[in-house]
Amino acid sequence: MDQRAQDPPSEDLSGRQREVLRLLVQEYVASAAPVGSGTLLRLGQLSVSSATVRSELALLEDLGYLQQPHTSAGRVPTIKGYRYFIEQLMDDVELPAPYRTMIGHQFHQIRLNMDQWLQLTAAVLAHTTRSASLVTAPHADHSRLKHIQLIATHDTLILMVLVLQDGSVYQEIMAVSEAVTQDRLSQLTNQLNDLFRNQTAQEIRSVMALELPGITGWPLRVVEWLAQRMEDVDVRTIDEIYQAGLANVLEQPEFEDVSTFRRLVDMMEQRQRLDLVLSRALSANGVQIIIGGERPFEEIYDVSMVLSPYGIRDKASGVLGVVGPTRMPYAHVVSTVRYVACMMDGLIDEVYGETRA
Amino acid sequence: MDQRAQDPPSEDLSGRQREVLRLLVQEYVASAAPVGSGTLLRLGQLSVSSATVRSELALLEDLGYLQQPHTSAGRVPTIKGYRYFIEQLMDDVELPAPYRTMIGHQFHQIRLNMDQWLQLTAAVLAHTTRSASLVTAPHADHSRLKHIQLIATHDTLILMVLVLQDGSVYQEIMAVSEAVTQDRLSQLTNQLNDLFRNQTAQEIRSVMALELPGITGWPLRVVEWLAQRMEDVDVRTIDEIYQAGLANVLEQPEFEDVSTFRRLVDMMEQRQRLDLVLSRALSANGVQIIIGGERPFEEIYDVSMVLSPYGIRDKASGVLGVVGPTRMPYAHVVSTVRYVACMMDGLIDEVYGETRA
DNA sequence: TGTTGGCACTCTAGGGGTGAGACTGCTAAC
DNA sequence: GTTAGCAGTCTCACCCCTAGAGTGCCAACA
Repeated sequence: MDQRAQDPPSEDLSGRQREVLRLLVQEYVASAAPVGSGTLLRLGQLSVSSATVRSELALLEDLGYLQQPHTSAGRVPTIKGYRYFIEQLMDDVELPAPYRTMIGHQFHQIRLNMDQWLQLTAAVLAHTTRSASLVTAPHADHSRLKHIQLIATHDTLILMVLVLQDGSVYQEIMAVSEAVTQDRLSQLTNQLNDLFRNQTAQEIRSVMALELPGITGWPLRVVEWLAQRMEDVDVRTIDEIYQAGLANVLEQPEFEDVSTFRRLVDMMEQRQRLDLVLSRALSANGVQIIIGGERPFEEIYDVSMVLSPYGIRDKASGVLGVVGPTRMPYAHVVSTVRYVACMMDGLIDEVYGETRA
Repeated sequence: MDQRAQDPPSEDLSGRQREVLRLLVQEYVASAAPVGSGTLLRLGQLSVSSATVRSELALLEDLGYLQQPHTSAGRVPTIKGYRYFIEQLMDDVELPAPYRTMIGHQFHQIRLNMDQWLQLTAAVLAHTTRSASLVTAPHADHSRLKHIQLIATHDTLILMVLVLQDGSVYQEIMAVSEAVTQDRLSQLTNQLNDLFRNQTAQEIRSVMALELPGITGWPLRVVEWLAQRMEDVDVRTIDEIYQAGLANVLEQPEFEDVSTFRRLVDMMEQRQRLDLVLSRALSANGVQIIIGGERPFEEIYDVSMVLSPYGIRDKASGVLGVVGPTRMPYAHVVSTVRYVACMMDGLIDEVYGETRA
């Protein structure tokens, strides 16, 4: 059933075949036009005739790495071709120094505010890769309560502010049946902090199951609410998504046709599938590439994503990445994503590294 | 210099001219194709011949309300034509009941969480108008501190959480030169809350100018930081913008051409100009319509915005609205925006209405 | 003076035809 | 196994042309 299990012989391409495929993908990415034998020869890296190249191309097409838009056109990589290129042929270079310094420079200009960091990260990714980008906020797997604060808003409305160990802050308003004073709320706040500090939703639940000292009536409802909210946070592994650079992607010729772009926008706006992919990337190791047409995006065959987790696994981690045309300069994008993820790792480590007891 | 000052006679259109203009705009909005005399007659509301209609059209064109894409095409409204239509001809109806109940239904399904409300509002606006939408978070003009909380993150890092009277929450991390304990921070937290509760940035500054009791060294830097942050909040009247429904807009025929859509995306991504327009709308009364090509969006001639402030002026107010093609059903969009703004007014009033002392 | 039918004119969108160009696959020779 | 040569295929850009929609003008009419 699995694609990879089915064609094991796909690996044994000759050196020249690999070279032809590599050149073709590179040239296609650069030119956005189908590549023929003549164009490949003109690149000057092959020391055979065009006829030989043609037979290699025909073979690569038979094997499923290439396809022809029509008989008299050059070849274009298939999904399988891109996969092979990415996994076997791409020179996995470090991001060139000029980019690194530019990114580093931008990151050091800003104050320590997570919101702005994430926005900046999205902007930097988008700008460096000339694509669209997305970044999710860092998140713990099982969040621990760092601080709860209850504030009187109105007679019968309470604002609850939760600060979790991963640095995320949640606020929510709750209505209670009787008027409450700020004094009473401050008192309850202290109690709750003493009781539940550093605990997970589960632990809070188990303390609740036992007797709660002196907490009954609406205060008990507040505790229930707290536990509920923390469970919500745990369930929604992906919360807010920062994005940038949609306009960049419109520069690419494949998006001349609006319907292609529509698919990309759909992909960014349909949170269900996006969340699925992002949460997979979250638990992956290193950079993950989802080529258009693969995985849950079967019908979005011309848009690819390059994603990487960042942060400290289970403690404060998120996903960042790039969304662009399948015909994208993967080597550059991958190295950019990797580098930015690494920057974020450093940042997160600095802030949440060894959390104090 | 001012456009309006230059053509005062533009007002005196005859009843029939107004009717022709009204019909033409409505028909053009519905059909997206230039409207000719024949089409107008076929609508059945005019009891004159096509020749008469033609001469009226020629006149309206001379006056600048209409234009022809080319000689043998029908007419299309100009910016001036749309303006006149919106201000004089549009029947300003209430949003039809089915829409109202649908929107009301959606608003009552969700718990009291501002973040989700705003996201929902954007989604509802986008869905009801089949356009793109944007919503800014409610904000006070001069925010007052409701609660500050300092939390030890790392030895030398402090997480500051600010809760302001308008319900917004800000978090930021600060590095200090020496290690600090949570106990010391809690103590400082209490001091700061006692000192500055319900104060504006300005008031905090003036207290700072006087002597601060027992606050020196890094704690003093924390206070400085607090004041700074609150000033930042005041300056940035528009902070986060929630948006939805970009994909809707791609359905419209004018966006077949990518460059048109690009302009819209640019408009949404270029925060400077967008913020300018939004902050103007924030201090306006009622629904504001910015027609493509007007105001700061001179070159974006085919995209319009319908904006409305919501909330309680100076206390907790924001802007919401719709972005779509200039050829949009203004009556429907305006009534939707107005209705949703009204819903939000209710919500905000419920939560921040009569803030307690 | 305002309205109308008639008419010549204009311009676009779309269909069909055509030729240049790019690329292929095949084959026979090296 | 490689190559040159060649016939074949298909697209794209271009042009031509027509149908159709719509106009402006004018003379006649109320």
